[in-house]
Amino acid sequence: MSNIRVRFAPSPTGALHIGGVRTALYNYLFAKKHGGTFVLRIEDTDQGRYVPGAEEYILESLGWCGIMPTEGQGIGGPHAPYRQSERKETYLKHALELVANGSAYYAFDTPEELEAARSEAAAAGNHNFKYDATCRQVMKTSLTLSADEVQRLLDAGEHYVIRLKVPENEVVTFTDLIRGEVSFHTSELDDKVLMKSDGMPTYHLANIVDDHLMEITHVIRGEEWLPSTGHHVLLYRAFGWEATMPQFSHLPLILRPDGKGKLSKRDGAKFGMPVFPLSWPQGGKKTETAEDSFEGFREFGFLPQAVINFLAFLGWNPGTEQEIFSLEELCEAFSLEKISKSGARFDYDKAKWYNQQYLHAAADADLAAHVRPLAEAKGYQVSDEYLAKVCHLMKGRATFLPDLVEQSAYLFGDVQVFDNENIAKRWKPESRPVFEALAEHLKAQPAFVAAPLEEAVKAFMADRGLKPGEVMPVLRLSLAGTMQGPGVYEMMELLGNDRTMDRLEKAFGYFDAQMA
RNA sequence: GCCCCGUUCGUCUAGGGGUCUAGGACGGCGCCCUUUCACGGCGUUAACACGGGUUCAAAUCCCGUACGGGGUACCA
Repeated sequence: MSNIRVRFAPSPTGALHIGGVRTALYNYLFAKKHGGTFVLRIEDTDQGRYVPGAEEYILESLGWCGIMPTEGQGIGGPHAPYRQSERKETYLKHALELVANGSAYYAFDTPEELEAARSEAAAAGNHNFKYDATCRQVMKTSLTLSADEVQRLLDAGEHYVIRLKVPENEVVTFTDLIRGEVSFHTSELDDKVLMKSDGMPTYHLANIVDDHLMEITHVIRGEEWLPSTGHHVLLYRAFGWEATMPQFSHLPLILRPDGKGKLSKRDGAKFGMPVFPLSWPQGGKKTETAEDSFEGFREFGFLPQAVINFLAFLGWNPGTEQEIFSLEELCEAFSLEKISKSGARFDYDKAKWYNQQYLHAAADADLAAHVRPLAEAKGYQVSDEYLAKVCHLMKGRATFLPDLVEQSAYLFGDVQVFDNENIAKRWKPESRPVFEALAEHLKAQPAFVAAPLEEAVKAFMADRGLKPGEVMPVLRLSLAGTMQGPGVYEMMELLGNDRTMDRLEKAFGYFDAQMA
């Protein structure tokens, strides 16, 4: 019933940063919460920074996270195209409209002339050169040139840009849903370029035109856009669209773990953690240098729900003491008012904790499916059922998906590595007959199931006056080679009678050899 | 430099004038459980940046300072 429309508008200049994923998430949550529409728009107006594959990466990332837009690039919808480079004419038409109504003007200054003006100002002691009301009166603009001259330059195909004519001596105020009232004095706003000389619009123009045309009701974006929002409000006014101007919400930034500035792609390598949802480049498209490639949350072995939960709480909090939220619960609980104003440091320990929580709670079969490729890569050939059982035994002690198979090699094949130090501590020259008797006792068990096996071992120990400390470590070492891992009886059940017997026998021989 | 935004435990945060001797979570530490490693349970550690106001009463409102962050492109 709601006609709320939000958009996520990334620039395809590379992999989608985790901060961008959070922005997308908040937009998604807000849309879902209000039964609205979540639009994906690709802001590729900078031809020079376009990176092939980035758009696919964005879509795949959102898909992996489970926060797919409901309209937009790659999905379709009533306002197509959703790629700004394909909407070029629209922007020029609108920019011209602004020139016609006196809100914008042509500027014919070359980059060199601009640079000259800049250094001239600097030489005169003015280090904050700004293309403003004073400036536009002395540069080559349609405000200083005669109409004929302007037409002549245009006809001659001279390069030009169209700039916003910022009104003088006004205060521009708007209400940010997260920060409250924010205002700027127009004297500190420069005459932003709206149309670049290559015929493409700048972000400022394209974003306003598209948000209006696409009937966006709420703009939820990063804090880095706050300073230019004054210009954006001016643009809505210049177009006469102020009545339908979207509501703005500027999100706090995600900061580096050490708090020194916003999290950047370099910080992944620097702090040994992922800062992108997926690895980049994807699928072996090796167009980047090694320095520009990163491992993503997915490849680290994070579950998407954990990443989402973690991200949601980086700058937002429901105000209750619940920490674990499914996507559906987040949709329900989300509200812009509860987003905090200050930047949030990227807390990797918290991210790991979330993943652990989701791993523990996940169904064995689901984990098995996730881990199947990893197991196969290691050459393990097991049934889905067996893999699920391994996951069941391991998930309580794993932080990442790969832990499930990487720390359980002995559940897939013979023990390869023995903890000799502990063997020396637990195995005695006279142990063998005792453990062989125990093995016989176990072998004779009618059901090779954890609970009865436990009973059997306990009975054996009681019978012989043995303490658990004398028996259990040896059994564990025999079956796993290590002192870490799942419960001994559970491992026996998983391995089954034959394999258990085989391992015990081999281990006892190995232990004796160690003694020699 | 200038403009904008921000500032509660180490970190993420709750708090929206009295119920705050400031709550939860992560991390750390300790204990219990378990003669494995974990998980789990219990406990503990630790914060309202500073200075002025306003008020009977301020973590909560206002101002200033300090500090932090963002912006300052024909990049988004």
